[in-house]
Amino acid sequence: MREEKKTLIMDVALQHFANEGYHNTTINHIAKHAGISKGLMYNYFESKEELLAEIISRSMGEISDYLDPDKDGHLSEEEFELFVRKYFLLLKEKISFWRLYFQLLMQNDVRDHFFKSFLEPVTSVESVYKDGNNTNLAIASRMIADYFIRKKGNKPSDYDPILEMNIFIYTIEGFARITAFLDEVDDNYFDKTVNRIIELYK
Amino acid sequence: MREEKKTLIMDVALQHFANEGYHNTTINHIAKHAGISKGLMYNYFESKEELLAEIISRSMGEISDYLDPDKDGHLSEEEFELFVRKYFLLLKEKISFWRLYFQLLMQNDVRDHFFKSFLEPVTSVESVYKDGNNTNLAIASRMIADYFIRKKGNKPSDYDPILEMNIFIYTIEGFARITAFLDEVDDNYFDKTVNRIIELYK
Amino acid sequence: MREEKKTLIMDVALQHFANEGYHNTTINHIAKHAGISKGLMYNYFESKEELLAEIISRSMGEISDYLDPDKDGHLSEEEFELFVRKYFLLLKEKISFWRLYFQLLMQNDVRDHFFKSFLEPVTSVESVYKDGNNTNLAIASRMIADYFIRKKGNKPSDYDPILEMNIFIYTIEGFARITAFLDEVDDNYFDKTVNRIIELYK
Amino acid sequence: MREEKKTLIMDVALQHFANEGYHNTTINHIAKHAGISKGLMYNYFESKEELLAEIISRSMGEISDYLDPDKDGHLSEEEFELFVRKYFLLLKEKISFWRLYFQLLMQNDVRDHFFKSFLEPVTSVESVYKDGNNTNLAIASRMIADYFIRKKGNKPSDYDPILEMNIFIYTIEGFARITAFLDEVDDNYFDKTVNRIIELYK
DNA sequence: GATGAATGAGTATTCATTCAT
DNA sequence: CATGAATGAATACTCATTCAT
Repeated sequence: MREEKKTLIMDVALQHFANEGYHNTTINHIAKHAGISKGLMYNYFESKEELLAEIISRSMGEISDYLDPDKDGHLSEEEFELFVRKYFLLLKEKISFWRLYFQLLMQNDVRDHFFKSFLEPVTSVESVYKDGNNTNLAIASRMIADYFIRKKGNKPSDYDPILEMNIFIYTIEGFARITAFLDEVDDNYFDKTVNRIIELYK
Repeated sequence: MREEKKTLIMDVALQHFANEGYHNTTINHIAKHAGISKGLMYNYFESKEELLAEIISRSMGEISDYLDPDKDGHLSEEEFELFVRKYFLLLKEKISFWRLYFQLLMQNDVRDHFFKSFLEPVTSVESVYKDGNNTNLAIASRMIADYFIRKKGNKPSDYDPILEMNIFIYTIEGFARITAFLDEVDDNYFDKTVNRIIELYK
Repeated sequence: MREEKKTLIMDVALQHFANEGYHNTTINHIAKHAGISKGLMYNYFESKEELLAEIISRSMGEISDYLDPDKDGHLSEEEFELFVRKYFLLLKEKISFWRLYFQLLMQNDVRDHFFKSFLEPVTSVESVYKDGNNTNLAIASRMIADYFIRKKGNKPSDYDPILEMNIFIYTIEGFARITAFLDEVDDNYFDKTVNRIIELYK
Repeated sequence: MREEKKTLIMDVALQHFANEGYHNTTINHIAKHAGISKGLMYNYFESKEELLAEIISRSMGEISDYLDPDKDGHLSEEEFELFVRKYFLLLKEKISFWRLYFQLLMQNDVRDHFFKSFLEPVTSVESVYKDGNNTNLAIASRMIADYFIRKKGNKPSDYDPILEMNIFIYTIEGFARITAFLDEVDDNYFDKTVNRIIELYK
């Protein structure tokens, strides 16, 4: 029951953080919309910042689990397509979180303090395989990088898999960011775009 | 002289808005770093919000002038390449502004109140040519859309210029956003990326 | 309990507004004298202006209820005397409010924004009976005007009831204003004055 | 020339003090409307408060000179009537000052610091003739009081000249205050009122 | 668990006054 | 004389957080 209440609060808070921004959303506002008292909030969460941290942590966990459930980090061509489809499915299903995610990503004080982008450009083939970045989030990047590197076999010798992968990431993150802040999403156009992106980078 | 002081304040404010965020940057902070008193700020700018508005307006004006000086809105293949190169040159030269720009773009209350994105996906061929969106900023989108539509001649019949253009925009905006928040930019990698993007969409 | 606290704050604020003036009284000052924190003030009143508005509204309501409880607006000779006595009783019992009232009455920006004088000269017999000014406050003026107009029967034909009433109003308002700003009121002299004014205008 | 400039500034300041209030009128505002710089203001007046003090002092002097030029303090019946007519003439001619005067009169910190009302109720026959209140302003009160006391000869023995004089003062001050804050004055009504007041108290 | 009254540090903004030019 | 850039103390208001009940 305690967990249910926490979940309710986090859901309400996420909506408001995403739509009005973290700074513009007061604890009072959240409490009122969640139907509880301000004081009770502090029974569940130590501070506004911790509330945010838990929202992020929960959502990132869910996303991570969904995108790479077994965490083996290896993608076949079909799995790559599936990964991209899942990525965009998440975008539509958790659009509030994405909105918040992109907002926070642009704040120096929040970024790194709370999370890393879970899909990032990489700087070199070596950086993909070196140890240390074994966090769940980095894995998404690594899986994709690994896929692009293995694909190099079929390509002309001047094909740079790192560059290709990064441009792929710019594209899907660009699409994700712009879509997350749309007032409403046209399903038809959305699907067409996803298909075309897969076609371009498969 | 008065203009110089205004420029100084705006420059300092932009740095801090970009790095610490608009809300996290106090007037006090800006004044101190600009070497002036809090009160003087209000001699130059009516409010913190107006300071922000002037920063945006100045930068958007500069960008708009630079990207499309004659505003004729027609791009040959060479001009398209030039446009993309200029876009990314601006990204590197005005990186603080881009950082601020992306932050503000994700805030419902600020977006539209202050500006439109100057490069946006379009929804249809018709929307590109209909009147009404004659603002400077829309022109960047229209120019690019026009280029992609005209390019259709060389392409197979299932080629969708609107879709292609939008994916191009997702790519460059994605690259721009991620680059804007990098601690430092690797020139080599940056140029390679720009060249590859041009190659992909020329 | 909440109402009690509000009342306490309003009482303290009224004292200070009346004695030091609205502009010279800081929220800090009021809070300190009411024994509460600045922040709590804003739990009860949205702004300093709203605090003032509530003080005025409360006092005007009480005065209005007391002076004309059944609002039938008709005065016999005895009732006229009673009205005047009540008016001056209120003056003594709510002297702080009267002090504030007269201060605010002389400020263009406040007058009308907050209230009308509840006893005003009238411009003509017709203006007394025309519709539209049915507010509680106008009623005090109308009652009195009506009384003077009816009294005309006993008087010589050049008796102008409007003029007479207005001079009556100048007299009691003049007495009220001067009395309100006295450091202390001499009861004996006060009563003698009231009796004489009644004698003159009955 | 210096005096002319001072006069200009004081005239402009009086207008604004009277209409917008002392606190709501900024030095900047006055300077702008007087067509001079803020700094120059301080060449003529040491402070905003001193500017106010000089305005008051000038106007009170003029009024005092006009009402009682030879300061002998003795009024015949005709002189009494003349006094009242002059009092109301001043009201119309210097309406801005009267507006300011009444505003300031209700502020504890300003009243006494700057001036005494120049026409006040008196407390007893003795207080009229005792030494000490020989200021110009008190003289107006004393002249009037003296007139009412001498008039007692013609009246029944229960006639209280002090009371009568005070009610006279309440009446003319009440009329003056209300008239000063009228948007425009109806000359006809104004004259009728003056005549009637004279008739009542002559 | 649950409330909401209470706190106070922090923030944008104003404005009389000063002073270098 | 004259300017207006510059100052900073003062003020209304916000909001995360605490705590008595």
